[in-house]
Amino acid sequence: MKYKTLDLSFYEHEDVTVVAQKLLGKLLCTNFGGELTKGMIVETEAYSGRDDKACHANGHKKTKRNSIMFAQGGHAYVYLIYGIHHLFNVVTNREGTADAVLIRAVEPVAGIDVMMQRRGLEKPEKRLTAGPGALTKALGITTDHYGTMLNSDIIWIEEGEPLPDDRIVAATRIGVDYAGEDALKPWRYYVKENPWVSRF
DNA sequence: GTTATGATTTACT
DNA sequence: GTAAATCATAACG
Repeated sequence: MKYKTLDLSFYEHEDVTVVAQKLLGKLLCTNFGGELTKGMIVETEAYSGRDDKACHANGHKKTKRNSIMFAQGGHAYVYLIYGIHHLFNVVTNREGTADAVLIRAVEPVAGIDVMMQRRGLEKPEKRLTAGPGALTKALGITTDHYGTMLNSDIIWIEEGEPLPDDRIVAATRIGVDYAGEDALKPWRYYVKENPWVSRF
């Protein structure tokens, strides 16, 4: 039972960094095979295809992998990194603009036992969902869900507790050193003093 | 057809 | 702190 799925217009905002900040505190939900899991988003990163070397769609270069980023906001961009980990992104902006928000960490809210089972853990330790590759495994997200709309009944995002602006911290992104000066952009956002943020 | 590599995690020296 | 795991995709030839 979902109670307040975000409207698709939420994702179509023209400034991807604004959407990245607004996503903090929202609930990322999945329902695969009747196993419901929910996690509050506590860490995000913004990527823009227009002017950002760190983005897979740098320079609006369209490839098979990133083509979903050019679709309208509200699609899920899931892909495999290092042959091991799945990363989950939310596509933003209008069709033809390759902007997306990477979800880096969530705080478990519902279906924690299912998440632990998927991760092979016995206790809800911090690494259950703290990290972009870890949270997708906990929530059961794979490349099968590439291109899924976020108002579907298997993956969606709900309105969460309102998050005061002074709880949001901007920082440089992680793991994109190769992008030169674009790696210095403060496009990473996380919830202040939340223990589930991947790196402090 | 072949080769290099990454928006990472984990285990080990 | 450093390195290995492991594969789809991109950039060659």
